[in-house]
Amino acid sequence: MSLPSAYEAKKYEDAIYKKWEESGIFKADADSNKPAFTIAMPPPNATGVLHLGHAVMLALQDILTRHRRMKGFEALWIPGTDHAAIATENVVIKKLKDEEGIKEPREMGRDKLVDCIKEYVAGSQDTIRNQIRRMGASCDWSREKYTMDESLNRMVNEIFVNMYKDGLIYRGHRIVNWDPNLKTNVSDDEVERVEEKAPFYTFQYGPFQIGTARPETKFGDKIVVMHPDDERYKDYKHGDTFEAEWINGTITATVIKDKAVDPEFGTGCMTITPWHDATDFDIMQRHEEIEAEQIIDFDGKLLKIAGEFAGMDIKEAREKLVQKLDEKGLLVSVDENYVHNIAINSRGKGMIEPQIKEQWFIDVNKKVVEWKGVKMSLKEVMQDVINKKDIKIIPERFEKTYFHWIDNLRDWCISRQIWWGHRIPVWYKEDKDSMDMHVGIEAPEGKGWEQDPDTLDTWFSSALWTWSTLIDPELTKDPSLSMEDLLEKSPDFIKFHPTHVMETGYDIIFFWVARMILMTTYATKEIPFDTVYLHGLIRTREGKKMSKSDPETCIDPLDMINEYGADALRMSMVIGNTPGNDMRLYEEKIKGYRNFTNKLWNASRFVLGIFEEKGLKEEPIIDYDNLSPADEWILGKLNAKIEEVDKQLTEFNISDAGQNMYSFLWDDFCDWYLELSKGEAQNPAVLYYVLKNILILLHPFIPFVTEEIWANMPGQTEMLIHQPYPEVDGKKHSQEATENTIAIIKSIRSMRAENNIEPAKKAPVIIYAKDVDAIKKNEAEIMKMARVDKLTVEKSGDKIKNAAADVVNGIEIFIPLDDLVDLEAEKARLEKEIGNLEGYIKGLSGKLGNDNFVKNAPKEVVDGEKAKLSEGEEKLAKFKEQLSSF
RNA sequence: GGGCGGUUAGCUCAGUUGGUUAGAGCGUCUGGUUUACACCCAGAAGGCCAUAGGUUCGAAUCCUAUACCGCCCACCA
Repeated sequence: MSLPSAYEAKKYEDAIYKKWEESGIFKADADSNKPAFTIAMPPPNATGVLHLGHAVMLALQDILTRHRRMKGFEALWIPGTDHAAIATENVVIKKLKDEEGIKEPREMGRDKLVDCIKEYVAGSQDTIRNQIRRMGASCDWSREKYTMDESLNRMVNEIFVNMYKDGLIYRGHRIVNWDPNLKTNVSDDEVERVEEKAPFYTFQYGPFQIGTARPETKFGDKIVVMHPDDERYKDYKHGDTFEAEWINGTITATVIKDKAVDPEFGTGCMTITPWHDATDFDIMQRHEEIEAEQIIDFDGKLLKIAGEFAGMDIKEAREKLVQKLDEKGLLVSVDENYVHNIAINSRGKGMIEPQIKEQWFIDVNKKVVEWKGVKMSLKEVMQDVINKKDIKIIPERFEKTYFHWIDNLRDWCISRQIWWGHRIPVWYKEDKDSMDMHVGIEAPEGKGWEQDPDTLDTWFSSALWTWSTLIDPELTKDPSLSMEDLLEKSPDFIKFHPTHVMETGYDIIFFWVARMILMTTYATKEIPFDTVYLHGLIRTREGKKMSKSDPETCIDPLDMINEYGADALRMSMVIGNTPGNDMRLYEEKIKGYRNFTNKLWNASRFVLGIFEEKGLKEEPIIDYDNLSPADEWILGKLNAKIEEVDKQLTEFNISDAGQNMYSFLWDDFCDWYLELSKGEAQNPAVLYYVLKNILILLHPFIPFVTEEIWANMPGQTEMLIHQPYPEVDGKKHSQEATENTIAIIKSIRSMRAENNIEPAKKAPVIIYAKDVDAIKKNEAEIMKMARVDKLTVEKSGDKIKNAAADVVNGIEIFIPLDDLVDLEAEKARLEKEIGNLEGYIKGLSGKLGNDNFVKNAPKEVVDGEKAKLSEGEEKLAKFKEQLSSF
């Protein structure tokens, strides 16, 4: 056995993953006696490719899953993909246009287009699956789900029908966010607003002057609105009518007073277009006399009402219209510097044109949901589970954001006018407007029933994700089973739901997290998860969003895996990444963690070499009665790390846990223990024990390299991924001797550097210490690692005048020099130390003298403070003694 | 307009109910082939913890303002 001196991740990763997968360890058992730990993986777009957002979520979730699995949980991590309705339909339509030369793919008809999309998805789904594997994700592929699976479709339909029966789903004419480009409406959350500079026009409108940035909507305006208290317009009463010369001749207009108008803005009065503006729509609803009229069609072209402008694209019409009004003498002024927010669709980036349309909605205010025995509205349930701490959000501050969103939440529009998605389970006798409507999974008996052409918002099906994935697909084929039956008869649902952690980006807390809470509490009467862990977004070194269009700053995770290995990428995404905060990522950082995996590789290579030399064939047993101070030290440190890292991972301090292990391996194990154990002092049993546990502790973070090294550990027959989490050895290890040794070595090294004693050169050193024997035990190590050629250790002695001097832990160290040392500076330093310590002790005694603190603080804290106090007092005494010796 | 975050070393970031001399990685500088590792080892320099007040024996940490940066939400035509 001889391993290469550099770890090349590429050579090993794929084979290791295959072995894990084939071993069946990813597969969770619903019959197991172990407690369950479940994560539902946020499903990436089925047709997508892996990006850094996926990489970070996979790294975090895999760490948690592997840790809990080692801790003895029945760990289930369910993978899956999302059908991403609008996005996918667009991609395929675009493809058909560009590649197949089909001008209007929708003319193929619904069934054909949906088939094309299905085919495309099936063909590209493997890409993302394999990319998830390359990250090392230990998810249960046997349970993989797709949001368009038959079984999930059954759940979607069941919920829709149940919600309809409960009166939570209704159909109505509302103003919606219409995207003329994609020919569908989108939910409020999917609308983005961007600033745009546009001319702001003021027109004469009868006796009034009205302002608008959108003259092309004004054709049918017959209502002028102003604030009821506006003094300027007090002569005009609500309901007054007047004649006005307008775009296409004279019209009769009506005055309406409404508080929605801001008197400070523009002229303080405006005309309204309820069909194409949400504010205007609201005003209309308050005044019966207003009627809405459609001006712009669903393709973004002007309708008949526009007269000579009919059929024109709105952008084109605007200029011509302004010109016409100008010619008629109705244009009062133009403000070219006006800036306003325009609405765009966050999906396709097309402009949003508000339209009135009949749509399906979920009522969030109706109090018909039974939760904990009380009838509540969906909103109230969503608030309750967070208020009552049934669900914990990390970081906590996002609870505020969540509540704020709920306060402003309006009914959720769930229908979409696209073809790709779960179809609405509603049937009409003749046409959509017919009164003969049936809500149900199957069409009713008889001829002439047509299904609603609309599909459901993607988030409707995603919202069921934590549990729809756990329903037994076989059961869903039986139409006689009710929703409750399906839940009660599915072993996975019983064992693994509610899930434990929902780990996702904070950017989809509304889209997804909130909706999962809404739908899951309604459907299952359970919470979907008990902890929400929100990671931040990955940004470039400059703090900008990474965009694919800019390859300079955009990092492709697959390139990084190829170059540095999945382990290095995982580590770099996790360390320094705190929940809720964005993180900047750049190649050097990943490279740094590649160096870390290599460090582990080489340290292991060294240790394995020792085993080979000693002919070790199986795991040795430590002889606790014959341990060197260094052995005691590293065993003590290891015990501490086992506890700390476990606590950190349990409490979701993933970054801290990673850093903790990073420094344990590099600083403690490599830089001190391995160095100290070169030579005679080597203890293979301790080396084995510590390395073994390091591999286990690091495995959740860097699973590949640890597994590969593990395969070379003598006597280990089972893979590392199967190992239980280590326990402390239950022994007390005194670490003082080695800590002193390290401090002495560091001090000597540092003094040498300060005094320009060449590193290669050896020098004599004199040490005064109370416990001479303890230091003499480590004499060899000190001499070797600090390059000392003559070491004198004595209980005490005269001050050495011509020497570099230092005091660590009460041990005085001198390197005799030709130059003089500044004794005065040393004295001043000590005096300062003593001053500081006295303050420190005073403060601590004050705290401990405070009854409130002693009573209320946890016992460990009080004990900790007491320990600190006595430690401080000891040190103070030492320093005082030293000062008196001057 | 409302809300939330950030401001700590040249860069990217930690900093856990306030506690001795504020940490890490990268970068920089100096020196180094010593039984693994140059993807390495040893050492050094570098911080008025954004600013101004306050509470406290003691503040990066708690409070109050201010400034700059970022994000989210909101119907100003």
